[in-house]
Amino acid sequence: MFQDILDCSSKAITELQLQHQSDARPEDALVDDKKRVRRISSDDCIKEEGATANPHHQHKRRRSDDSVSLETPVPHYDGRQWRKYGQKHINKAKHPRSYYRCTYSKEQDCKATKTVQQQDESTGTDNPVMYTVVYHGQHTCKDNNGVDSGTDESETSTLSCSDSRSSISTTCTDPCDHQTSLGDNKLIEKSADLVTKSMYEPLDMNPFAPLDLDSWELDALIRFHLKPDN
DNA sequence: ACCATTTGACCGTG
DNA sequence: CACGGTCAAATGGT
Repeated sequence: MFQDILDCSSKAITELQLQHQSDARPEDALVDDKKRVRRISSDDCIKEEGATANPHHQHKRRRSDDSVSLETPVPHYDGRQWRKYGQKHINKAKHPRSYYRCTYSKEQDCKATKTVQQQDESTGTDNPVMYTVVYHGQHTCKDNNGVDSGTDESETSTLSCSDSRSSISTTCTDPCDHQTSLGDNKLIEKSADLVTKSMYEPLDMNPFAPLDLDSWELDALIRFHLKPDN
């Protein structure tokens, strides 16, 4: 079964890569093709770009300078530990936006934050629920294994991924997210988790957009594959 | 008791 | 004034 999953996944990745290449746009050139992070030129980004920064104020709108957006059905499997610090209903959005910061934000003064928002896709289709995840700031912390998570934009550099799996666990406590993304199939959840974790180990990991998109897509693909059109 | 999450209030920006 | 982002007390789980 595991072999079947891997086989299926590699096929899907190949197709995705081909599709990605054909869909490549100029603005996507910014994206590291290894990670295949899709930058979204959303209204938020446009708005935030215009926002002025005042370092002395805490409650300010963020700039989009160092933010990376991506869409994923599994917003929590990004190899990082996050602590939720807020949730807000966003205008014209059906689902609330959750705000996370790095677990080590205090003890290690890590500035990395992320927001997770479920997209307004109509449920009931064969498409999985998708989430828009926006990463802000960069990890300046070391994870709980003492592995340097990187302090700069090492999108092209490879990170020495720890041989321990304990750093993989991410907080995933949003009941809404659980309900929608993880759904009702525990087996799928476990399988995807297992594969995702195992995939993290040999792969390079980006500390800023820490998830390896291959793994994310794998995760999603596995879900697709294991859950035929229901 | 400790820690993470929830939730309403607060603040800055546009 | 509306909106988005953060704070911090309350709450719940372990």
